[in-house]
Amino acid sequence: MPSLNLAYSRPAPSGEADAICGDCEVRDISVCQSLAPHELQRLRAMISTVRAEAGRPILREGEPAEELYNVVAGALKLYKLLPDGRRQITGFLFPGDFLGIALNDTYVYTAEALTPLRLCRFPRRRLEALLLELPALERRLLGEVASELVAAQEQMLLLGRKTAREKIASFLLMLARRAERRGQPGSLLCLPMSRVDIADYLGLTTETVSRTVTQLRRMGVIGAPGRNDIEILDRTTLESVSEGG
Amino acid sequence: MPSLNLAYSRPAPSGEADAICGDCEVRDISVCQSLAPHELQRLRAMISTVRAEAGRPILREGEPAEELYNVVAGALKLYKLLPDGRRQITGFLFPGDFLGIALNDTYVYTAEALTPLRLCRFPRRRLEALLLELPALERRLLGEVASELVAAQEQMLLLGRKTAREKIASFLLMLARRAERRGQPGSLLCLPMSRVDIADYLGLTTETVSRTVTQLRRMGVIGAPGRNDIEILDRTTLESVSEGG
DNA sequence: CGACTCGTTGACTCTCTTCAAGGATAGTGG
DNA sequence: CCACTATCCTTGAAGAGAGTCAACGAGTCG
Repeated sequence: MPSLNLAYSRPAPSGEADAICGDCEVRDISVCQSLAPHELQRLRAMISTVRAEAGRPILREGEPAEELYNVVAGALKLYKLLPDGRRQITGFLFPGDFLGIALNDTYVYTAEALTPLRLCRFPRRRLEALLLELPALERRLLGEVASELVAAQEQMLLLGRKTAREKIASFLLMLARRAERRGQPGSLLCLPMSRVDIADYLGLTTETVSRTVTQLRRMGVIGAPGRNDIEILDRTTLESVSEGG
Repeated sequence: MPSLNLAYSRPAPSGEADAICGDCEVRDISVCQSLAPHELQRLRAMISTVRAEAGRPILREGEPAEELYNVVAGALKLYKLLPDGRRQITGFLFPGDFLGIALNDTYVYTAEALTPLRLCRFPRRRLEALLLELPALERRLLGEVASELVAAQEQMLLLGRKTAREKIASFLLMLARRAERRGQPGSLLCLPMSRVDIADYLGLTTETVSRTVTQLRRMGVIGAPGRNDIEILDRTTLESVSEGG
């Protein structure tokens, strides 16, 4: 396994600090959104930007949780493993999402880059200390965790009770909604994850994912312009399919 | 469907207020634990105690979220439904657990009493206002949501990747651990939920639950003294079974 | 160009579900 | 007190949806 030495830049000491957040692409959709300018300054002082190439693990299940991250660019997958290697992907992260949020002593999942990545890194201890002073940030973080919990419960419904077809439909709609929330078109999706990843997210096998996508394509509900591209042709039907209609 | 009119008592205006929390059985394991006496007083002022009989819904998916609860005695199930009636139970609550924690405008799941229930109720708006003044409480709440999230991710692994036998074993161990955390013996479990509930929690059918419990009983790993009682005879093996060993 | 990875498709298998019936338990009312 | 009923749990047999195994095709990279 590759080690965790990431390329990164230390926080700039002086005027350059402005540059760190000043042109941040995700400031308006991330936790930073909740902060007033002088508060953001406090946060700036502790961050460093991190880059990682696709396939690189950012943090690992079981390791001490010493850093938290904000996704600036790229995509990640989070997963848990069973002793025999079976894997469950518990989530995908996109720009604006927060990583490492579980306030435990150790990470409870592994996070791995799906694409080249830019992250904004916070030392956990310093961030926790800052939370005591910035209630707005803590509130925002609470909201962030709460909405992750809501998503997790929705995913339980999917994993426990939906058929393969319903799972795929729900998955595509989830990606579409999130793309739209980031200001991207929801009808033409560019999937950063492999079929194996999709299967491990939906509790299926790659073969079943493949067959089901083909099914939906033949139904005319979606199109597949490229290998990892999905076009949603009939969103209403897709939504109906996702709930068993 | 039964309505939501619960029997309850308004907060006592004077010295009786002490009685509300003074003899609280779950104060040491609930969110209240984080508060100093004078802070607890603030919280007391807004609570009312609520009772409900088994089978009664406490809150419903889609309804406006106006109250939060702390479980004092009894057990609940939380669930989500698909349009065609398929159901996924997303969790069970026991004394000390917090209910309604997702800070959305509407509840995202239905909560229903499994046994006669005693709850401690907080008006959501007043609680949120109090959070601004009591950072310790907000921190504790954040920890609560975060650990629910961790549990939810563990459940995703179970639902997506475990076999029926592994699911049942994991389920019994989860109940045992939670009983122990409440100071009860973990080796002799009294299940407050039906086989249907267990099935809907584990993504199985009642028949499969039944058959699998019988299997484990024949293996000598568990015993079943009564209809809803499970005795864990060989915890080591059960733990090994729960991870596919 | 060849090796490799990844995705697709087909044939067969298996775990879990579905359908069906029987048994245990508790509550009810005569 | 005991039949009666309703509900829940268990067990069996048959069936289906997804998994497994295997082969093939399409890109990709050295």
